[in-house]
Formats: sequence, C-alpha cells, structure tokens
Amino acid sequence: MPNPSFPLRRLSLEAIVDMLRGHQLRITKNRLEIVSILLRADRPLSLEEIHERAAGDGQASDYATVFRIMTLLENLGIAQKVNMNRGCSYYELLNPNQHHDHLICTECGKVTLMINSCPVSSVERTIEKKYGFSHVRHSLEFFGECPDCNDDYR
Amino acid sequence: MPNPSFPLRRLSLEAIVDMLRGHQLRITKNRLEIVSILLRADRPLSLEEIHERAAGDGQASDYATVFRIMTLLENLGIAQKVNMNRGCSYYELLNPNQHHDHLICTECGKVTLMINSCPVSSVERTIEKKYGFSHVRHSLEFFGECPDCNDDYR
DNA sequence: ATACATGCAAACATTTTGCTTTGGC
DNA sequence: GCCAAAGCAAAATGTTTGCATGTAT
Repeated sequence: MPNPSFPLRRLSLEAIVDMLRGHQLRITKNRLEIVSILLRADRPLSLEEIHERAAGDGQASDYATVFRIMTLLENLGIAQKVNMNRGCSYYELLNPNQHHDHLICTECGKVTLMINSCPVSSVERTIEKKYGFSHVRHSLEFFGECPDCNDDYR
Repeated sequence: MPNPSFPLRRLSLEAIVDMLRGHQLRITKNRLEIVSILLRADRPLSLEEIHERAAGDGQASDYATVFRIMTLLENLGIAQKVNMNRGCSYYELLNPNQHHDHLICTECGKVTLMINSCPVSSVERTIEKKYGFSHVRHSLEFFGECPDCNDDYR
C-alpha cells in the first residue's frame, strides 16, 4: 500500500498530511487529531490511550475510528506497532530520519527511548543477503527493571 | 519467582522436570506433554497450536490448562513469549546455552531461527550501566519477505 | 453530488478467572 | 488424605466488522 511517490521525508503534521493527500485520502478532524496526539507522545500509546487523549479535547472520537486510523497509518508506513509484551498493541509514529529502540521496565512500564544507538540496523542488509529476504526491518526491545523499581539493595 | 537454587542448565525434559520438582511443583501428564511438544517444536507456537498438538496424542487437554502451564513456564523462566506481530501470543522454550533471534516472513509467516549470530546480547550489560537498569534481556525480531514470497521479480 | 470516513452496535478472538472435581505426592 | 492441578464454564478484555449517517472533496 505505501506509495513510493509520496514518501514520508520528515516527521511533521504537514508531511503526514501531504502523504495522506498523495494517497487520495481525506484530511479529517479525527485523523489530524490522532496524528497530533502521536506527535506529542513521548512513548508508544495503546489504542485506548489514544482514544482517551482524543476525548480530552472535546467529545470522544469513536474507538473503532481510532482503530481504523491506526491501521491506516500502519499500512502507510507512517506508524508501527511496538512490542511492549502486554495484552494490547502499542503504536508510535515512524521517524524516517531517526531510528530508536525501546528500553521498557517490566515493573512500572516506563519506556526509555534509545536514540541513535541501534546495534542492529546495519545487520539488516546482511540478513537480506544471507537469507534471501527482502524489505527486512526489525523490532528490538530491551526489558529490565528500572532504577526506581529495582529493589535488590533495599 | 525463578528460584536461583534450581537453575535450568540445559534444555531437556529431565532438566525441566527437575526444575519443576525444585519448586515443589507437581509432575503431571499435561505438563510433561506440553513441555515435550515445545521441545519438539521448531518455531514458537501459539496457545491454540499447543492445544491442538496436545489433543493429537489422545483426548484434548483443556485450553485453560495450556494457558496456565505456559504462564507457569514463563514465570519460571523456562519459556518466553515471542513477538510475532500477530493477534495472539507465541511461546518457545528458553535455551540457557544457546540464544537465538527470529526472522519472520510477513507474508507466509515462516520463521527462521538465527542461531549464534545475535548482535545484541553484548549490549545488555552496557545498557544496565548506562541506564541503571537491572536484569536486562531483549526481544529482537526481524521481519521481511522470504524468497518464496518476494514477488519483486515475477 | 459523490464517495470516503465516522459513529454506533454487535460480533469475534483471545485471554483470564471461579469453582468443582481429579490425581500427584 | 491433602492440596495442587485440571476440567468446565463463564467472564473479561481487546480487536474487528456491518451498516446507516455525516462530511471532505
């Protein structure tokens, strides 16, 4: 589904709106609001969290609409699911200029973004050659106990 | 919950049985069968798949029992969930002597195990120091299109 | 005006729990 | 025999769809 004619070049509301337009998709209040919420988020959000935050600005947008918009953004390559090892899906926008991985506390759930230290990106091309795969991407999360939750010395 | 007095030293039915005993847990037909299924599996299995395979050997064990046994094995550190980016959880046994990561085809779902090439394990200690986390582990999956599914040149 | 997007409601899938019965120790 | 584990059934949770209405183009 991602249309190579309209790549996302930077992470901004305007760039995403342009991409939607490029796919003949409509610019609606719900889409603008959800993208805006994701742009402001400092960690991946669940559908429920997105739904709540959208409701904060007035009347709630529908949960199914949140689901459909996130599915759309995912199919367009604008957003992606993040593995939080929980019972539901978490989403974040995909920044074409800056990759990051996640460090997640298994106790309190706090998410630390690890920017520009990815030990894996360079391996993807190697894997494509070695295994004959194409379009290889990765999902890398570290899980552990953050300093606040680690009670080894209490 | 994992009891340091009874670490899993190798991946075998006997070693896992010993670990269950060490925790005063009972050795039941269901537990033996599910561990045996997981030992035979060459890829992570969903609860439903485990349930099906267990049913194959006679009368079906209960789905809730499969769930409870997998939750137990996970809490003991014998098994772990693997992120397959699907609608349900997949489990595999954790081999204390040999780490592997996964290469998953987004089209057909085929899973390739990548043994002994993990580019990340060595980073865990660094992350513990840098971020003050403890007991850091990781989850790393590569997603792409396998040679059979890649239709770029057809 | 014409689709596409939304809201609402319901269906579906998966996970999880309560409680009685069974069986490992 | 005792208590943990299993079986059964139902609840809880999260995801997905159908269809009538609203709205961006």
